[in-house]
Amino acid sequence: MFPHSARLKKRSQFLAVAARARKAPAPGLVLQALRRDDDEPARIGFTVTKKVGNSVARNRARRRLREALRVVERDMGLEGFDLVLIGRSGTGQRCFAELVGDLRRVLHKTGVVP
RNA sequence: CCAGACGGUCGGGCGACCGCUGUUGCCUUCGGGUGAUGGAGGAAAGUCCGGGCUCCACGGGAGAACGGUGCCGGUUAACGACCGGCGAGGGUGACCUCAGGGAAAGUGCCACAGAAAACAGACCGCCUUCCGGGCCUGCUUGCGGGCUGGAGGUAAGGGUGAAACGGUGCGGUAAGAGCGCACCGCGCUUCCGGUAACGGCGGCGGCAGGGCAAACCCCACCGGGAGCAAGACCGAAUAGGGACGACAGGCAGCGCGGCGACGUGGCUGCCGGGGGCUCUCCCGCCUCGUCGUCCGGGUUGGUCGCGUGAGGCACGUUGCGAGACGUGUCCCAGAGGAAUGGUCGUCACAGCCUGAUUUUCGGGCUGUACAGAACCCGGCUUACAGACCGUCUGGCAGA
RNA sequence: GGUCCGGUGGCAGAAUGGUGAUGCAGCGGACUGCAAAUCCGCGUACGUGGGUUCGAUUCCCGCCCGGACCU
Repeated sequence: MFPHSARLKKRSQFLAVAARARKAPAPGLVLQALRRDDDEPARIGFTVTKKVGNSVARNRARRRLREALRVVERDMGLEGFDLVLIGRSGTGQRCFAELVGDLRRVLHKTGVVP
């Protein structure tokens, strides 16, 4: 996974992001982004509910979201944000290039990247 | 060749780039960097059983209750699992299925239908006889026939039902009946085989004892409770509580308050009492003002437990088998909002479309199951695209 | 990780092993000038697969689904 300092782990952290974040949906995922007003690295959380499928499908969805975010992070900075990526039923089937495109679009819509 | 039965194995391979994580070597500005190496399953699943491990109760005995298992022998750490037999049922067969002890200890149930549903009895029948009953009738005038009532014999026949107190045949009889006989079934039993369940030959008994125990139950055997969120340590924080209800406190000493009489649920001791140890009893142990209900306050960090084990693989010996024993060799996941991956290429297989001259070769597209460790192990159950191996059975054809 | 319950018409909710009630809702009829209320009638169910039994919603076993609790 991402370095552990860069992960959201507590339920309270997820709730804080969900309450105040800017949200954007896409066919492959839903993004919640919260600006922290500092220059620390971004902190990431993943949410994949049982609606997505059994444990194999949920693991696959979370890993593809993580991989897509890693690809995007390589060519643009995400400092100063808390991000929560929510998996949907389409996350596992959607082809990877389209998933990355979805992620770039929602990052732009929530103002994380210009 | 077709159809089938049983047992077992695998369940994508190779490569490239980019990542996560355990262990370990080196470097380090102690943040980390870098190299090597390991990284999901046959079911990891359901949690239906059994055990290891940990804590609690752990004292002993008797009885009760509760739960489970249930042909016999074996395997095993143990089991409700497995193996080999036996019996019953199914299949042409290979084989498959079975919670398969006890119904002459007791209780209960057997709807509807049927005369009758468990202990013998008798609705329609069948037969005999009597009161020479009553009524009708024929004529040979003291006999016959019919209907009907009473007494008795019988359980063959009738039909109902899942099931009707042995079945079929012959004899027998007034009519009948294991009343007698033969065969079949059933019960008891000598002997023989087998460790046993059980089986076989024979003899005896004329038949008694319907079914249901996955109804209560009886018998035999087994079982203390909870579970890694067990539990241990380090660190942090808060509190040394409050309300209501019930009860049983007493005495002595000390303390505290008071000038004092005295008061006091503060402490100690003794007696009594309460609570806990599944229930009851006896002794025993622990604890204390006790018990019950509710409210209030703090912590959700880290380390260990945590993988050398009833372990895997190979070979040998032994056993019909489940397995057992011996030798050698290997170390083989360890996360914690939870790693074990993502993308691409190629090969393999299957399906569809399509091109060339059919066989054959080529191109394109799609698909490749069920499913994710959370302390560990042995079973069971359930899910699963497809591929392969072995043994056997039945049928057809050919030599 | 573990423990324990429960699945009956569209909804709620009973039923000693033998015909599965009842209420609300729905449909049809009666009543009414038309409706409501009332009355009469009708349709619709035992989660699923096996087993025991003559016979299973009920008893036993395996699955599926839902829920509660331990933290």
